[in-house]
Amino acid sequence: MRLSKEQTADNKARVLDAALALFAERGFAGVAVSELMAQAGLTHGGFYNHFESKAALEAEACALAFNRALAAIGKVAARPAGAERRAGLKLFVRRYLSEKARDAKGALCPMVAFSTDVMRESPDVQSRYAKGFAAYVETLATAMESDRASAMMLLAELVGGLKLARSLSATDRALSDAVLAATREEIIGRLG
Amino acid sequence: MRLSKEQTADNKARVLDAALALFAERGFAGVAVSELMAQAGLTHGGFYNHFESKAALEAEACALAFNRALAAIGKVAARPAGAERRAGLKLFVRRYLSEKARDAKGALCPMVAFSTDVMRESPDVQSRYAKGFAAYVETLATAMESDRASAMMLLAELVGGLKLARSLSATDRALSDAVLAATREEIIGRLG
DNA sequence: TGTACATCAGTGAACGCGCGTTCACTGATGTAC
DNA sequence: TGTACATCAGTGAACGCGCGTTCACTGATGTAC
Repeated sequence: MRLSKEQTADNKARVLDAALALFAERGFAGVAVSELMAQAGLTHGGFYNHFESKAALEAEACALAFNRALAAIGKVAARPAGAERRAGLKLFVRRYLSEKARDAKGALCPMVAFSTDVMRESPDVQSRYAKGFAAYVETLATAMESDRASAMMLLAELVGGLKLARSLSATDRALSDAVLAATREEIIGRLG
Repeated sequence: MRLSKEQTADNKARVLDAALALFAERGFAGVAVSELMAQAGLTHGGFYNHFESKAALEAEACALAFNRALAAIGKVAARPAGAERRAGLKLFVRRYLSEKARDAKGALCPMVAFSTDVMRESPDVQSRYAKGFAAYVETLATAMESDRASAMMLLAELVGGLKLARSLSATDRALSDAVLAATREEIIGRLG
């Protein structure tokens, strides 16, 4: 049963959304095409009407994650320099290292979601990841009103803190909270 | 053909060693029992003479990774307090964020190797991971002659820096080097 | 505008494949005498 | 110490299962007239 163009585009978008959330939660290899299509309310056979392969979907999902993340930090970077931008950055850090972000099933940040998986992916996905990373660092440096090295350092702290907190959250809540608080307070304190 | 007890123990140790290296490189799910047995010079059928299941091996590999990591940081913590211990810590950081560590196929640090995978594992593996993490933070705090919060912060920086550098190493060498250098120099500088 | 037909998104059975696990078998080791 | 037998680590075929992917089919949509 052929669908309208709008319906088709909407279906593809729902598949991509579901894929991003599930990939971020369980990794590329941990999600079956049939499961991800079911999540979007479809059956697995139609998958190849939208994507050439599962690998192609992985590349699109990675690109989508970076687009969203860049939009978020881009808003901070677009604020007027000085106190206002600095306040935006502090709010960004507080949200990034929040309990809510840690407990979110699919991680928003593409570096947290895909830094491990990307090493096992095709050159195409790896290349998109590297380009997205470079753009992210650049924008973060603007948001910080600092240089690339400082942005890389902050990013390492954010990614490391969130990843460690997430890895502990199911078993040792208190320890996970402590990691989150320690990194967040240290960074916020340094930002003044 | 029955083997001597020494031969049997040696075979199991080789399987465990191969498992740790392969798991760290490609994740638990990314390594087949048959491949890991082949790496140890055996065939897949004999696997269950040594381990109850693949999940049981994963738990043992995780424990082994923490034992080795704790031994490494423990040596630093055991140094005489003051300048000598501080020098040991700086050397530790330099090695942790070195090009050699980044390019190593299997990551030495269990947090870098397993922080993503552990979230998808059994409660048994997760519990061992959390206990190992807590012990590691404690020892790192001793090595730093500081408190747990500072140790958590440093660990987040180390893990984040190495993980980001590794995720970029195959595609954008220069960017990967820059992340490594930025985090390493910043941390070393702060340690005085 | 109305009609006839080509298009194509969605369906679900089927495929080949690799996985974790089991099992009958082999034969050198360890043990009981 | 020497002999007879039970033990058990290693082998490789086989299993059931879930995966990514393919395909014949369906039927509403889009299009040509």
